[in-house]
Amino acid sequence: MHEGRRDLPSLEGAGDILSLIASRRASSRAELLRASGLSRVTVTQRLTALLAHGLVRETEETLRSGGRPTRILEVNASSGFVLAANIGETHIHLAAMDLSPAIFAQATLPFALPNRPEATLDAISEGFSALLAEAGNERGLLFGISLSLPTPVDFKRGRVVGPSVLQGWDEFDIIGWLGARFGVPVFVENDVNLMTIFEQKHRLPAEDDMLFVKVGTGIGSGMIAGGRLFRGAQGAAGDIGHIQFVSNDAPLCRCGKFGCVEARAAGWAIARDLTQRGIPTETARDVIDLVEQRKPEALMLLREAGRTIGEVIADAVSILNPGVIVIGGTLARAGETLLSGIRELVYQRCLPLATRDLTITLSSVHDDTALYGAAYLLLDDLYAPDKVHQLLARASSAEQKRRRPKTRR
Amino acid sequence: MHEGRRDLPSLEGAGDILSLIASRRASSRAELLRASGLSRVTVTQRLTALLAHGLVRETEETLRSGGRPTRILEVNASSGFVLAANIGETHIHLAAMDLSPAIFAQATLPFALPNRPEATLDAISEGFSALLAEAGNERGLLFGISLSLPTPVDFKRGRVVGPSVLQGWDEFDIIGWLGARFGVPVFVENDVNLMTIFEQKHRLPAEDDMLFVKVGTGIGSGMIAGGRLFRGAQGAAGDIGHIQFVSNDAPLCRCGKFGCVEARAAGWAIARDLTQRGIPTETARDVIDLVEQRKPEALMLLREAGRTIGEVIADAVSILNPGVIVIGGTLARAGETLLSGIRELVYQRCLPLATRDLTITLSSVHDDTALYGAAYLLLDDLYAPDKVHQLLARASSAEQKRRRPKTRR
DNA sequence: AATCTTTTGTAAAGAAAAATACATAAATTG
DNA sequence: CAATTTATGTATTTTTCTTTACAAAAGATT
Repeated sequence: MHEGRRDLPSLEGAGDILSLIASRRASSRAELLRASGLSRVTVTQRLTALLAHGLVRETEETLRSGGRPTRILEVNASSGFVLAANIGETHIHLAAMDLSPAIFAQATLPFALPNRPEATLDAISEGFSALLAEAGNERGLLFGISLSLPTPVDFKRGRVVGPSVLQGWDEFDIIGWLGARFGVPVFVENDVNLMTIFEQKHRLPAEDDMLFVKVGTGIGSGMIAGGRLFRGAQGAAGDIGHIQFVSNDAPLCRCGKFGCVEARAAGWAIARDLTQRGIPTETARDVIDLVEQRKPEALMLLREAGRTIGEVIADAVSILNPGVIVIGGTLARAGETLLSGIRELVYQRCLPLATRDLTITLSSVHDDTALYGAAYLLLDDLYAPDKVHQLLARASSAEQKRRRPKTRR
Repeated sequence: MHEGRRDLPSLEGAGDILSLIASRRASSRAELLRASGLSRVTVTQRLTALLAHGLVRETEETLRSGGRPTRILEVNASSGFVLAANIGETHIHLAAMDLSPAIFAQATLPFALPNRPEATLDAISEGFSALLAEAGNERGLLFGISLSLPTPVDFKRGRVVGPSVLQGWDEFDIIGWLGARFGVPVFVENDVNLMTIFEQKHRLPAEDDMLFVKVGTGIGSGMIAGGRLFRGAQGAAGDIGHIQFVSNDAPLCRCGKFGCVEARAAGWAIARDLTQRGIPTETARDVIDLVEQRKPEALMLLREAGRTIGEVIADAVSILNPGVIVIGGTLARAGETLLSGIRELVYQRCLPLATRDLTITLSSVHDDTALYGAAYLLLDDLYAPDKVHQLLARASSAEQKRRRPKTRR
């Protein structure tokens, strides 16, 4: 049998253990015993290998328990890294992240929308290569690449589906293209879904049923159902922006229909209404600026938008019965101005059972949540019990390559 | 080590194999090898034990494959049975089912709604005992008990939650009560969710994302998301009957709010409208009778109800992006009269991506779907990989008891 | 400081499962 | 009908994991 180096114990079979630690289902040796069902000898042996390879580390902290304190185990965040890109409507944000995940290098590219995918992916690849060079050999193994797109995505196939702002991307095989270039696993997901994943992983790890609503230029949502991201049959779940409320004065939506939530309450709709009232406004940021200046018209329109959004969220609550609702996106910076309208309608419309323990809260307001979500998505998948052995195999062979050239120092 | 009888091989460790067969993830020895990751020797040995104990059987059919045909394996449907009860608003339906599941004995009890749970559960227990006697020793092991209730249920805790038609049941520990009486696992679930499970298991086993809508006296829905029943944080998911559409003529709902879908389109609402138009009608069945007589007012109201329901289903489609929608409940007997209105609104309101591959279809129209769903739910849980060993342990010890009294023949 | 408790490591023996190699069964194909 | 193909069973050896038993580490308790 084919063994690595005499000095490093084999990682074979250590996948279960690594998976348990990475998913935080076990964080001490005792918990590993319980969770894996293996014997202490086996756990010790495999853990020793993981520690020796630097994939797992013991933290400084210990859990005091009356006897010898428990040593806490965690994934070694610097044993590898991830490349992620967030394709926005105006620019592309690239980042290299350790396994925390935390960004340690980044770059921004301009993005002209009607580009064909090949050109854009070329630019992204170059950016990634630069980040890769920056990471050098100190950052360990490149685990994979994860992309955030502002359109519906068929996650399994890694393709844009249906019409979207990314013209010409429909059905383009992104995974194949980037996979061939970098030789690592590639993941592609919709930005709102990734923001949802970020909120769940980062802020609400105990919450199994939550709804994230992004209110920015457009309106979209993502759901965690039973602890997992819920994508729907075509990856189009969570499209609450184009739910229609019919009325006499139903405004025309950019999707071509009348009365969509977006056409009433999204950033572009509010900007339209403000402009119509003689206050020239273009973007969702402009709207927020006006709100922060306490401009009455802006405050009024935003509160009204909150009610409209509350109405559709109330429908979603009746259907999904989430435990928490997180509101994010640019307009969420308006804080209570937006939230109060939402809360008003949700508590008015929904049955007490669904709202009894419901919290409605604002998301962490920073721009990189989709990037972090992309990293979480990738890491979750690579550390999954049925796939982690592939990761270990790559880690082993990378280690071998790194150690073999002993002729040249 | 403690062994059963010399003539029967031990079931120890055979759980994985049984679970794979029961869930239909493997139906031949070759598939078991692949799916379990075990060696052929081990699979053969464990399978031999399962066959010897009668828990699994080889079917007559074979799969021709160019060489020796594959023998198909399946759970032996008569190696055990299940007791299920469907508590309706007017009566209780009890059944004993084999593992197909198929009913082999049943009974009906009258049910006066304002009964306290103890009295009702007493009656059910007596009914179950009678069915148990009827099953005798020929039907194998009693696997468990499964209950269908017409109210929201917290599945994990097995309790009715929130206000409902079952007054006095709120937070009553049904699992504890029946578990103590029969000493077997007990499951409690909402009837619409169970009908949803039935449709998925029985008719659409390949569909991972589906929506079931029950249109009867009331309106409710259940969802399969990513292959699993989606219950929400309080078990209240799918409550589409009380989504409101505001309008000037919004009718009063029995929940106390105005403009709910139920108050516009449920059986009771249509009966109300027909009565108001001088056609005395009481129940959803009466409505259907009138529709079958092609009474114009009934046809018109039902078509209109279809549009209203279509409106709320369109919202649900935007949010959930299901692959299939199944319409069930008493009013579904109206067939196309109801469906056309639903389809009209769904295709009008939803984005093409979500409706591209969407089918909207009628459910199998028979009354026992909740009972079958209850059995599927129970069997799925008992055969789950992490629990199946408990079932095997029970099966072994039951076998021992059955064989021990050899002094008396 | 001595004792207790819980966590963790390790060696040796025993049990379980895999790999290997060989054998047989039951269809299809030419 | 013989050859081929795929499915399946079993004895033997080898590998892997568990069990058992003994120890040691490190803080809490008295």
